[in-house]
Amino acid sequence: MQEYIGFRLRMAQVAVFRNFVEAFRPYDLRPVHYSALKLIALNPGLRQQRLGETLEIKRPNLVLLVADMKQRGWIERRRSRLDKRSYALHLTPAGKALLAEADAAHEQHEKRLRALLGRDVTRFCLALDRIRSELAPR
Amino acid sequence: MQEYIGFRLRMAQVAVFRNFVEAFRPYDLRPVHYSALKLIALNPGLRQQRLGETLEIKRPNLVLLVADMKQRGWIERRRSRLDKRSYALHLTPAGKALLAEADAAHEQHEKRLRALLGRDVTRFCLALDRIRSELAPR
DNA sequence: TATTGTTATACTCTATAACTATA
DNA sequence: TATAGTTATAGAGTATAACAATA
Repeated sequence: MQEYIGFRLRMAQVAVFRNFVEAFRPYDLRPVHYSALKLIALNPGLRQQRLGETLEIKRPNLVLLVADMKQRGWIERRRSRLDKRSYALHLTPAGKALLAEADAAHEQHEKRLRALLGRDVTRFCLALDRIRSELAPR
Repeated sequence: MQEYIGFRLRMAQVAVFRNFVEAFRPYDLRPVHYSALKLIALNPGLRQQRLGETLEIKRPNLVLLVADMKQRGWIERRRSRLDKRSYALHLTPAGKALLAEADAAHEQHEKRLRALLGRDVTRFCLALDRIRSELAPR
């Protein structure tokens, strides 16, 4: 199978993903938590609906993720006064502190990848983006 | 997130994998079926144990996959006479015919990827292999 | 009537423990 | 005692339908 592009892409991605998971283990943080914290940090007051769309997580499953992050003290849910059906999501100070640590771990991870790729890094990323944009349905 | 190598790698891989799944849909074949058929074709008489190690599927889960492929008439299980605990796996004529069709679909898929990458293809694959070998635990 | 978040539920994948039959 | 395959089962992750509150 080693000769196939798709297979090699998958093997590389699995290796990177495992490394990524490993980098977050000390913080008891999974990749989905990191993405969610990052999105909320960049968009304070984000609604669950919008978070779910971005992360491609169905609403019922998001309920559990958000409840988990709230229970851990990373996020706050505030009833929106404009639309009382929805909640606005915000990071707590603890959530912000955790995200700062996770960002540092993530940066180390990315640094290792960049070092591995050397001067190919730009061309490599452009190729990845070309694959994504050509093959993705939208 | 668009700026991160790991994220872009994941997005590209997800796009390719979806395309791959789509290419096999007409044959009611999932990627794991294809890998298993291919491995058995290349190693006639393969034992489940060995198949599981290669595909990184735990033995109990492999039982279901093998039973499914047998039930569909793609493979045969023959009791080994040397070691009566184990089964030797072989493709049936139907399995071989299906694999031939799947190989053609896979080749189309790979062709599309090669076309997308153009003259970067070799360098791109070497970068993927470098990532894998440096980050993979073994 | 439609939308936000929720509950209940089901299906797939994956993981472990314990069993059987052979070695 | 160890190994190949099996069974039962449990845990993630992900999917749909239907509900309450609100728009």
